[in-house]
Amino acid sequence: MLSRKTKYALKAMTYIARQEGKKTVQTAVISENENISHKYLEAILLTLKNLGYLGSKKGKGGGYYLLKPAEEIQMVNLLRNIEGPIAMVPCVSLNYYEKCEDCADEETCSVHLLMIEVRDSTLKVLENKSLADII
Amino acid sequence: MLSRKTKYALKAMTYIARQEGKKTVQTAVISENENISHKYLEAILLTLKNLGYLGSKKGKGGGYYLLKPAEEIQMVNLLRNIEGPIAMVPCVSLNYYEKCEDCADEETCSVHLLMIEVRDSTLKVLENKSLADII
DNA sequence: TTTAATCCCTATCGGTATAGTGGGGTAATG
DNA sequence: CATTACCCCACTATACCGATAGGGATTAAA
Repeated sequence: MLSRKTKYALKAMTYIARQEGKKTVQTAVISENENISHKYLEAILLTLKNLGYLGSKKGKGGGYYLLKPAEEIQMVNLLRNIEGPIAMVPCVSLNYYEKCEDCADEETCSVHLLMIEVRDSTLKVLENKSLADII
Repeated sequence: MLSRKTKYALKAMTYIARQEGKKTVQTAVISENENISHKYLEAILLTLKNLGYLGSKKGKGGGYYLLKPAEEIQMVNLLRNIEGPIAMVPCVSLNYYEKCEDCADEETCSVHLLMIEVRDSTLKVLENKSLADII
């Protein structure tokens, strides 16, 4: 299950991406239109900024904007950066690998092998999706 | 991410499935071989029993055993029963559906549509796997 | 018939993460 | 210079997770 934070982040990103005409989008506007707690959203947009996805402008008329065109923002990376691993168990994660304490040999662990299959099928979907594709 | 509970449950099920010769498998044996906290495992096996996957025999020489042949135990159902939804957001779950509080219209929600694709690709893998397939 | 093995049930607990709130800055624009 | 809006820190309430403890019920075997 995705955390609410991740879901909010995705919704905010798509919202901003849709406002191509405007230079910036205000947090208050996003929070209102997407029904997200304002303060909570601020924190999320801040992390998106620190991750390099968004730029911001302070002062009157300020707000957030995409740093890269939506076509170049891959959903896989976005999800990984906010939520963490795509895989269902750490021992099959490509980017957040952790060895299981319990199982001695990964190659013979039936759970391990099954979860690799699941991971790969998920990746196949997410790797071919950009932010532009989903708006 | 799968909870540890689910992972333990899967490992226990596969362990029991592999012991075709024996009539019953003891919790202590599973806990030792799979490195799972004994008391915690007891609780898990109990829920697997209540879910209808396992039968049990009390007393000396007792233990757990599969109620159905491994070929007839689908991984999708097992996962759903223990972990819950396969989907990444409740609003695309087939078996545990919940409406989002925030988004007004699911059909136009970009997150919704993306997560349907992810769900379907995961289901495609899990629906064609039985317990027998992964041991 | 006693004893030991084994499942079964209830309660509890510390840790951690999540979702959200509050207050107060600080920087830039008009 | 005042307003707007981003930025940062601390705090809290809730919930779940993994695990532990202690005992009770049942059965097979000695």
